[in-house]
Formats: sequence, C-alpha cells, structure tokens
Amino acid sequence: MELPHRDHDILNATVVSYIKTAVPIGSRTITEQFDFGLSPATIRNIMADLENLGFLSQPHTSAGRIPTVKAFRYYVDQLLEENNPIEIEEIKFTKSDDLKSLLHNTSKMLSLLSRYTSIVMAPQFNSMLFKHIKFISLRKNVVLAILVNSDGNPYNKTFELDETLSQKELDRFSAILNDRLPNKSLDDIKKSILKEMNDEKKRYEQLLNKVFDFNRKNIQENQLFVEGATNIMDLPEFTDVERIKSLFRAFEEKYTIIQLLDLCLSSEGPQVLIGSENPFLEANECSLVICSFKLGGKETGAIGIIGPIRMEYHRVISLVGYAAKMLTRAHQN
Amino acid sequence: MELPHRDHDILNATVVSYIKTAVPIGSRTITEQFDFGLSPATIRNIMADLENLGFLSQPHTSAGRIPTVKAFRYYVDQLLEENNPIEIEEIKFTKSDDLKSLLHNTSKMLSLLSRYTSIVMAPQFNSMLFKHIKFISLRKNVVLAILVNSDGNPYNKTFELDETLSQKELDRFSAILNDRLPNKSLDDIKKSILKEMNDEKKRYEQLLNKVFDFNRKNIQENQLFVEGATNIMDLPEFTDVERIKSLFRAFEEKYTIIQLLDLCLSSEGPQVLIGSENPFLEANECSLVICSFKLGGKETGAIGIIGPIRMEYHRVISLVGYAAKMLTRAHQN
DNA sequence: AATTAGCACTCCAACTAAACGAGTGCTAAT
DNA sequence: ATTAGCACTCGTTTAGTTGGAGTGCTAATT
Repeated sequence: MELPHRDHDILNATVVSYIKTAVPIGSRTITEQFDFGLSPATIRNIMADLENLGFLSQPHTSAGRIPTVKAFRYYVDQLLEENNPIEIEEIKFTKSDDLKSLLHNTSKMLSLLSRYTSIVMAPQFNSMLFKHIKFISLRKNVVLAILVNSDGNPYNKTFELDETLSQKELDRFSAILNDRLPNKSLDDIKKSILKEMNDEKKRYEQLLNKVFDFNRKNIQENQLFVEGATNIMDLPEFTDVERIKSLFRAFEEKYTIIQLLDLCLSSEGPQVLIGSENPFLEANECSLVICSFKLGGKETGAIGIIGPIRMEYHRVISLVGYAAKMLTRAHQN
Repeated sequence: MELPHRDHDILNATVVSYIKTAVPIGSRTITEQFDFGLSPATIRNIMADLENLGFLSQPHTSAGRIPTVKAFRYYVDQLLEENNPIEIEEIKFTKSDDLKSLLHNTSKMLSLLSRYTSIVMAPQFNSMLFKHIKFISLRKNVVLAILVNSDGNPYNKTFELDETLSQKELDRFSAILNDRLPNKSLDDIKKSILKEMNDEKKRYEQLLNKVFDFNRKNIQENQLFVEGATNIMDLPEFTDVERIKSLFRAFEEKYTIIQLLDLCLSSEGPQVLIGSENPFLEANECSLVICSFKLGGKETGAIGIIGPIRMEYHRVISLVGYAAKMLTRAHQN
C-alpha cells in the first residue's frame, strides 16, 4: 500500500519521532522537528486521517499519537525495499577457534552494538557432513561417540548399549565409518552400510542406529546464545516488572526462541517481525529482526535481535544483515 | 554469641515471621503468631533491646522491625549447628548420559524446588585425570584435540600450530600420550614426557605445550549453569526494576559468580553468605547458600542458591546439602 | 478549496491536604 | 517484672486541585 505523498511523510515523521522518544507524538512536535511548511492544525487533520486508516492510535483523547503495528510495518517495508543499509562500524570478531565461540562472540557483539538483546542459533545438524567419527569405551555397555563435522566442530554423545563392545571393536567400527565419511551425509552412509555390512550388522546394529539418530535434538542444548537480555530493561517501555518477567521467562524457555528462529531459516536476507506479527513473543510486545546465515554453504543457522516495537529498525536491520554476511564469510575454510 | 533465653526466642520469632511475610514485624504480630505468654508491651521492650544490640532495625519510628544481617547470621548459625535437615522430597534426576546434562538438570531441579535461582559450577579441570586423548587434523596447521577425562567427559579444543602435523603423526603422538594417561594427571605426564621424549620433543613441543595449557579457563564457558533467574522477580523485595537489573547483570557476568563459587570449594558442607557478607553480590542485597560437591572423589564443583536475604534458609540449606550429596553419589562409576 | 488561527474541551500527571492506622515509647497501675 | 493505657510518629491511602499538553471544531484567511 502506498499512501499519498504528504500522508506518507507525516506518518514516517511520526514513526521516526516515536522511535526516538517512546512518547505519544503530537502535531506540534512534528512541526517543531520537521519542516513540512504546515501548521499544527493541518498536521492534526492528516493525523486524524491516518488514525482512521489504522496507522496511528491515541492512548486517550488529549494525548498525542502512537504508531500502530501497521504503521511500523509500512515503515519497515520501505526500509527493506530501499535496501540502503547504514554503514556498520567494523564488527570486531574476537578470533575464535571453534564455531561455538564464534557464535557466542557474534552474539555478544550484536547485543553490544544494537543495545538490544541478541539471539544466535547454531546451524542445524541434520544436513551436515562429517569428517571423523571416534568411539571411546567408557565402561561396560557405555560408549562415548565423538563426531567431527566437516567444519571441524565436534559433537559428543554418550550411548548406553545392551552389548559390550571392546575398544578394539569400536576402533574397527569407526574405521569402517571413517572410510565412508568424506563428502557423505549420515543418511547416505546409513544406506550404503546397511547394504554391505550384512554379517557384522547385528553386533553393531544398536550403536549404528544410535549414531544415525544423532540428530538436531541432541545438540540443541547449546545451540542458542542469548546475550544482552538486560539491555531490554533500560528501555522506557519495560519499566513494568510484569512485562520484564514475562519476556525473561520466554528467554529462559529457549525452545520458544528456537521455534521462532526456525521460521526464518528458509528465506534469505533480514526479516522483521513486528509486535503481534511475531507469534511466540506476542504477549511481550516486542519486535524481532532475524536473518539466516550459511556455514560451509550448506548448514543454516539464524541470528536475530529482539527489541521494543519502536526499535531502531534501520540500524538493526543493517547490523543483522551485516553480521550474517560476516558469519557466512568467517567460517568458510 | 548466645542470647538470653527469651530474647533468643523472640529474635527467632521475628526472623521466622519476617521470612514468611517480608514485612516489618510489630510486637502485636509476634503475640498473635507465637504463644510466649507475654503482652505486646513486653515484647516491645525486648525488641527495643534487640535493636540496641544490632539484631533488629526500624525503617522508621512507627513501623515494625526488620531483622538485620546480624540477626540472620545468628539464626542461620543455629540451623547449621543443629544440622537437622528437613526431609527433601526425592529429587528426580532425569537420567543424564553426560556430566553436562546432569549438572544442568540438577540446576533446574534446584531452582524448581527452592523457587529461587540456582547456580551450578562444573568441577574444575586441573586436578582431573584423563582417560583418552585424540587429535584430529582439521586442516593445515589446525588440530582439534579431544580429551576425555576419567569420568567420561569430553573436552574439545582447536589449536593452531606453526608446524603442520599429519594425521599419522598425530595418531602416533596421541598413542604415546594415551599410554601414559591412566591414573596420571596432565602435570605428572608432562614431567615424565619431558624427560623421555628428547629427540622428537621439538616437533611436538608446541602441541605438547598447548595441550598442557589446556586448563580451566578453556572449559569455563559452559561451566556455569544459572537456572530460575526469573524466580527472583516474584519476590516482593524485587519489585524495583533497578534492583532486578543489577542482579541480572551480575548473572550475565558469569565470571563474578564463578569467583563466588570458588570461595566455597575448599570447605565442606553447606555454607551461607548473607547480604553484605557476600562480597560480589553485595549491592544486590541477596543471600547465597553454597555447597561443594566431589566427582570421582577428586574434582570439586559447587552448587548454590541465590535468594533474598529473608531466604527460607532451613529448606534451602537442606536442599543444597542433599543435592550436593546426590551429585557426588550419582557420578561415581 | 485548502490552510490556519482561535478556542473550548478532555484527560492525564503532578501536587496537596486530609484521614487513617499500624506501631511505637513512655508512664503509671497491677 | 509485667502490662494496660495513651499520646505521638510517620508512612500509606484517598480525595481533591491544578496545570498543561493535545485534540477537534469552527470561522477566518489565503
């Protein structure tokens, strides 16, 4: 939807002004801060129109006006269309040996630069390729499996088995698997192994199955980094303790956030969910800017920023987009 | 210090009552809730005495009295001396394959049962024994080291080296190390290896040093579990946003908490730090009940609960003590 | 016809005053 | 030594007042 020129300008002015101050914007304020060559009375008339169209709302009759979700959506759609990112001060990635610290540092950096809360979800597991598998016999019936994916990220998991496998047997089995690993996914290997390993299959069957079940759920625990949650508390809209409480409960319930980030994995470029558009944090009246990133060209993770509905979208969208690009680049090897 | 019989009783009554209500306790309240066979006037006199002794304080002249830190200390010392733990509903440990989930689950359980915030610090690394070391060549100059300690907990770390070591060389080197591992600490191995490995030492020196430097700092990231932080927000003393903010900042700054828990590693049994006794969270006016636990008889970690100064000490001390005992037991194998 | 000055009106926020009541300390009686 | 009685203190609650920011409408202006 495209508004008439003047309405468009005044709506944007209201949004920008509200983002800065978090206070209902009156007609007078607009004339003071912007130079439209119009009197407050005229602005007032236009604002009344915008209210009828659902872009603005009044907390009460004698107050200024607050942009609605619809208004923010209108504003953000422009930004996304323009695709005119503001210059980001170079993000200093602390040199990170492993994926985990890389993501953690990125998350910290994002929250620092945005002054909101950042979330980073590590890439999904299922589509990953492996470079190495190693089994270590811990004790009777218990085996530690160490998987190293093609990016060099290790994942550990302890399996309890019905059978006892000696370290020697385990080494043999890992050798078989390692032979097949390069450039194949676990699914592929499963297929080929099931065909060839007829005789010994029985003995390794359980371990085999458990390894192949080694899916996303198993590494989910550490998959999410939430940083700068306290930043939210500096915002004037979060002076209410109940409000803070409910948002922080959402942060503690990491699964909710993961679902949220999953939403954006399929599309490319920054996405924005404003207030009630955001299904999971709806009650908390906040907005979300998310963007997926790719590691090694295949595995996708997501990064995002949670802030108030009157977020500084321009800055944040640029920031998130930039960070996603950097992540993609940083981990190519 | 031991107070006269009657003063003692009334002080305890005040503390107990205040713990329950979080409201200044008046003389009348005491006569209603406890049966000392004394009139409010008498209680009042005694309370005035206790105030002079520094056990009670008045927010203002016409209010009831609030126990001071000194009073809580007096009260808690009794509890610790009596050593009369209340019966804990059986803590259900979700079956955990690995140390990390075990600690994580324990932390969740503690916060759930205490309704305060729980913190769990994983055991320190330095004193640990290793069962297995494996090196995997990721790419030129980069080696992934996987260490499995005697409890079956794996730790991963990527090292960048000046030299390029082939996977074969790495395997040989790990074989040498693995030979020496059983029942020896890294420090011991370092000594013996430096003596014997004269010729090849040069080639492996850097890797060797890096592995031996693999200390606590390297695994610290995931060492701390904080759960139920939002529970704090349900308490009447944390209705002030500033208060919440500063405490949550402390939670985010995990290093502070780790220092705090380090304090208790040396002593045994539950320890209690009340309000200003607690050097790190002093500004937040909260109390801390901590207890160390031992894994495999050697490595000590710590668990604790952070709550308001008027914490339900009796319940929490029992809970923390019990959980520490369970942890010690759960991971003996 | 569009814009704007003028003005009455609304309603929140901030301030003030009064009433309330929980609790104290002291004194005098038991 | 204990306690009833009472005057006093002081924070909290409630009601009432004022001020001002902002609106919508109308009539005048361009």
